[in-house]
Amino acid sequence: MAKNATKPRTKNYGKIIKAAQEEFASKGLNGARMQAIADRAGLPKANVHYYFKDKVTLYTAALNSVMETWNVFFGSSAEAQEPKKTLDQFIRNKVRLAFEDPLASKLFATEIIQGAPHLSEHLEKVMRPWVKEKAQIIQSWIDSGKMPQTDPVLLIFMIWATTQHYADFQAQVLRIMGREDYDEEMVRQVSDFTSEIILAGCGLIQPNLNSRKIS
Amino acid sequence: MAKNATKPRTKNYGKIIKAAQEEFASKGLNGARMQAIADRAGLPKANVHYYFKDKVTLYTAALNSVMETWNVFFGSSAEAQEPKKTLDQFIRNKVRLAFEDPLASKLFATEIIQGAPHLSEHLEKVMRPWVKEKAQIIQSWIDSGKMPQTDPVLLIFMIWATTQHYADFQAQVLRIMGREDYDEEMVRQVSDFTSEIILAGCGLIQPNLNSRKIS
DNA sequence: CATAAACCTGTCCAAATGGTCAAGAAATGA
DNA sequence: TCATTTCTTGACCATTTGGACAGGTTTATG
Repeated sequence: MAKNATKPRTKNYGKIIKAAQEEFASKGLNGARMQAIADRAGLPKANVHYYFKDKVTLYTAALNSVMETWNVFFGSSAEAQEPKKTLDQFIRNKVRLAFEDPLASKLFATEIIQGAPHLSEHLEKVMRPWVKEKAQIIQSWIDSGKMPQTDPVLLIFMIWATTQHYADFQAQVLRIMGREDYDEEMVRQVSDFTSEIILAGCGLIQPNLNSRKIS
Repeated sequence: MAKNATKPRTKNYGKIIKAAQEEFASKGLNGARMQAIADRAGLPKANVHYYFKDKVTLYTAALNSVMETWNVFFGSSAEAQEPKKTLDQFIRNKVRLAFEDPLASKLFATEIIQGAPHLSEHLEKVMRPWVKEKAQIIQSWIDSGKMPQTDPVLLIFMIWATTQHYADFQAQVLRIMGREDYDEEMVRQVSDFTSEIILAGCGLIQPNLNSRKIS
């Protein structure tokens, strides 16, 4: 048998990464405790060190596992698409990701706030080209008259900021709205609101077609 | 002499708070080191403990000093104003704050990401009422036909998210834009862009009156 | 079944860390 | 001037933390 999914390696590796994401997301690299990660994973600390030789290695692994599911969206064939549909899809995907996997966003945010010391290469080699590419697509829409003049890069930042806010600032959002948890209804409302304001802001739709009050 | 501004107390107190903000902003409560704070302040560690009995006390003090300059804007007489001017001013003020004092925003963000354990009372007693009050003002604009239907609370979240993004994600923004630092020109561009998209998104202005490319 | 490889974990340790304390230096005030 | 309060700091300590390691168990393999 070539590979077995229930091999200890595979099983524990995943458990540890998940535990590490939780711990690092809320405490950062320095604040996180190896013992706390081991506890979350339900393993003795020494076992964690068997798979990851030290804290930084584990941190990097947790970070990388998050970066994989980061910008899957905004499909590469977007150039052929029309801006309205593409941006709307992108926004809705990012909102859903923020609500469904806030941990990933929090871990990323913590790293960036601290100055991105372990992600500088990823920013340079992956994210910067990604933004450049998508900005060019947006620019091509503008040039071909499919959408009014706007700064593509700032537009991408705005979409990132607005959507990730619901993941990173979850505690604040819930407190202020007097809620206990997020639910599917709220995903819909935030998606509708965000998509509508931004698309209308870009002049791609008329404002206020189907807004709804939420509280 | 009743009080002397150059008294050691006054002078060192400030130095320590500032150093603490820097350290806590990037490391969080657990990750921050008292020694590092002392070094930043240029004082021996024992001296820091003379003014603040322990780490949590200092953290709380640093956090409070940040919260004071938080939502000064959106002046209380806003009801009398028109929505366009009021929101525009609010957005511009928040953008300027993000660019000029990113540390404050980062400290706040770190605390919220970690679940706001030391700010839950402030969220409940100060920020929730603040949002409620401002949301009511926005709602009154909507009711009186001064602006189209929108969700006021989500609108406030969007403004917070978009503006604070430039403080919290400074490292990412700079990397992706290939810049070394922020400058006054960028404050203007981000202010213009953000204000324009959001106001147009709300139907308060026509999209794209004076956009500019930035890169 | 035997050998080897992969995996597990209790125990230990050096370094780092938050915090104390006592002895002294500066400022203050009568 | 002298006493009292405020401030400063080197030295120290108890605890926590990341991590090493040796001896063990389980699993794969021929």
